[in-house]
Amino acid sequence: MTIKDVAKYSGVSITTISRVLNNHPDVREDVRAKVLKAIEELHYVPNSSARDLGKMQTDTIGVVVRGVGNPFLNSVLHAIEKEVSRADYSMVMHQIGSNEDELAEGASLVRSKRLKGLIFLGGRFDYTPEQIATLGVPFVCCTYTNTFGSLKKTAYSSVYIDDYAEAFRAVKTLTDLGHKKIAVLLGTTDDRSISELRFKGYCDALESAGIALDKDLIIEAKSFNIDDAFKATESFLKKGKDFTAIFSIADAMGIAAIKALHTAGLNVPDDCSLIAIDGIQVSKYTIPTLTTLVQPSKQMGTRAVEVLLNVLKDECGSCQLKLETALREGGTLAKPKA
Amino acid sequence: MTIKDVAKYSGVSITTISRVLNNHPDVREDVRAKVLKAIEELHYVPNSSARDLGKMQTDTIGVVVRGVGNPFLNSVLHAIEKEVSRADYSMVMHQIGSNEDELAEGASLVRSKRLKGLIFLGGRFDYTPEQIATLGVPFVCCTYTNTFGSLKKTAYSSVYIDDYAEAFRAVKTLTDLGHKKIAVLLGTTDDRSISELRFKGYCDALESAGIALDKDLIIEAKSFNIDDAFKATESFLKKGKDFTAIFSIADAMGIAAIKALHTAGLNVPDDCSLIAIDGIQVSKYTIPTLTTLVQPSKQMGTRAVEVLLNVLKDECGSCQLKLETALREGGTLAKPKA
DNA sequence: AAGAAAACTGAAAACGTTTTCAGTTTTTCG
DNA sequence: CGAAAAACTGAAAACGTTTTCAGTTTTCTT
Repeated sequence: MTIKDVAKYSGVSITTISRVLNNHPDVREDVRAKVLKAIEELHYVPNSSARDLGKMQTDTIGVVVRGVGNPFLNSVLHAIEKEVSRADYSMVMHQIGSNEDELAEGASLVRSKRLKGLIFLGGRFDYTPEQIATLGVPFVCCTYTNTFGSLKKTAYSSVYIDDYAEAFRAVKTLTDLGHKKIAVLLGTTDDRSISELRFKGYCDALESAGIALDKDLIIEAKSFNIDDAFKATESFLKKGKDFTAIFSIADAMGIAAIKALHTAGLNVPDDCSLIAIDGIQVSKYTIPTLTTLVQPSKQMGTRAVEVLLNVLKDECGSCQLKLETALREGGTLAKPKA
Repeated sequence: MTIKDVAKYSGVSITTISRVLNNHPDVREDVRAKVLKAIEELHYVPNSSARDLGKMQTDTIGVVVRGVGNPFLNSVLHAIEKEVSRADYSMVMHQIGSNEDELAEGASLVRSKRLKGLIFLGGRFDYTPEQIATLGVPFVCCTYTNTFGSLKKTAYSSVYIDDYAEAFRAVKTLTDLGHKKIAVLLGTTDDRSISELRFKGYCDALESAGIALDKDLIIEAKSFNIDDAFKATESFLKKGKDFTAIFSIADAMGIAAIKALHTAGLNVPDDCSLIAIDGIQVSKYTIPTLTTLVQPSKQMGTRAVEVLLNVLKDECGSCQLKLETALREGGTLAKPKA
């Protein structure tokens, strides 16, 4: 069942079929209708390989995602997929581990799959313009802000929240309540992680509240894994440090922290307040409900695709799109005990 | 930079280049080396569209997934992707809603993307052999058992758990503890859902324990959505029915149920025991920890791909692979109050 | 009503591979 | 050494589209 069959069936040339398929304007309405009918009746579906070859491009975009385990990223990923297929594009996803080089992985993906564009999802993206130039296709960084990156002044597209500012806001919520001894639950702390950005927000929020940074209150999970977060919190609690609140870098880790606190016999929020960033679905159902800054995950994915497609269409510049979180008040916040 | 350039550069025909690229045996070693060198020096990467068109197939397999919101399915999906790319294949995922026809969607995906094979993930798969024949490519059903399907005797590949038996086992755990008034929290209840299978296991487990089915104890969330599960449980509780345990069709829904019980002032497990099926990561961190039958999600994905690739290679029959769950004891189980 | 412009259409040439098949070497073996 | 077999090679025809460009209609203008 090829375009030829449709042409024969509907009595026009294959060129016309192709035009109908591609929404070219110069096809008479009755002809278009006739062709559409033929396509429908024959259940014709264009061969995308042939189409790509003819067009010399693939209508495929790649998503390089670091940390697929994270429910938040999953949500973004699915939004991306939806939007991509809505635009009649295809998506290929490529998972990478925390030590892999996303740019290199992306570049090889682009070459082998002839991708039109790329989305980098999760994790930071600090490369020099020279390194970026090797990619050869437009790309969008999703879930990443380059505030501290070496690319500060370089134009490249991104859809992100201001990790630094949002972390600042989260911690300020705690200091405003009167908390002074605020622990922070971190994920991976290498350069490739957004943990660092949120940590910076934490530090500055403390400072602006006149609180000195206490290194003993830094809980390092060394990964974004929920199990590691639990273990890290558990061993932190064993140390018996004095604290009244925890800022968790991510919802999933915060959930683990609640459990660890509870297991240790501490009450949330009476003994320890908790705030996180992400807003994954399940965090609405923890006990107590997690108070968190909700990232617009769906929007993030959708917008990332929109931005990328725009860049592809116009062949023009870039676009930085900052999204805002929304505070979802749960039950994990309270004033510190006297 | 095409195959022609490589041919010219290395002084052989494009046919030979193609043969080298595809590891055909009949190329002399020195020629092969020369070609490989040319490819290397020119940084030639084959155009996959052209290759696919020539081959009339794409090394791509499709995954039709119903219910992407479900964390369990996500886990399987990522395992699938990993295994697929390990085998140098590509994966395209296609999300469908609960009312869409997976076979039809799959078929159109196969035609438009010229897929080599398909994996159906999540949801049931009950089609007649005639309907299946329209697909035209081998496929594997993942996370689905055809025990009650119209395909009972038809050979097609699947990697699954026995939903019926596992549900039976879960409910039996409750009856063994002495529970008699056991509610069930269901997802979508149409034919397309596995809810029905697990529900059947629930019914039969009750029966074999000599307990009559009480329709008032059926909580219908009408979807697998966690929010819906919460609402459904909440309104069930408002009715004031007498019960001592809940069997939740899925972990995520069980988490919502715990929350609803807690909100209503009921203690888990003292006032109500709870058991679920799935074993998603976060359910280890509910309070109390969810007791659940853990499905081997990673294995499920990996095996589904293995099975599919085997079928593709051998062009031969099919393979049913039943996996087992493992009971993870949490803290949501107790004997019913006297 | 004629001529020009606009709107539409189709034949044929790409696009970059794979594959077939006929041909040419090289090897083997009596 | 010569013939048959095996091993290798390349020209040319697919594969199913898109695109170009030269036509052919239709519509407009006077």
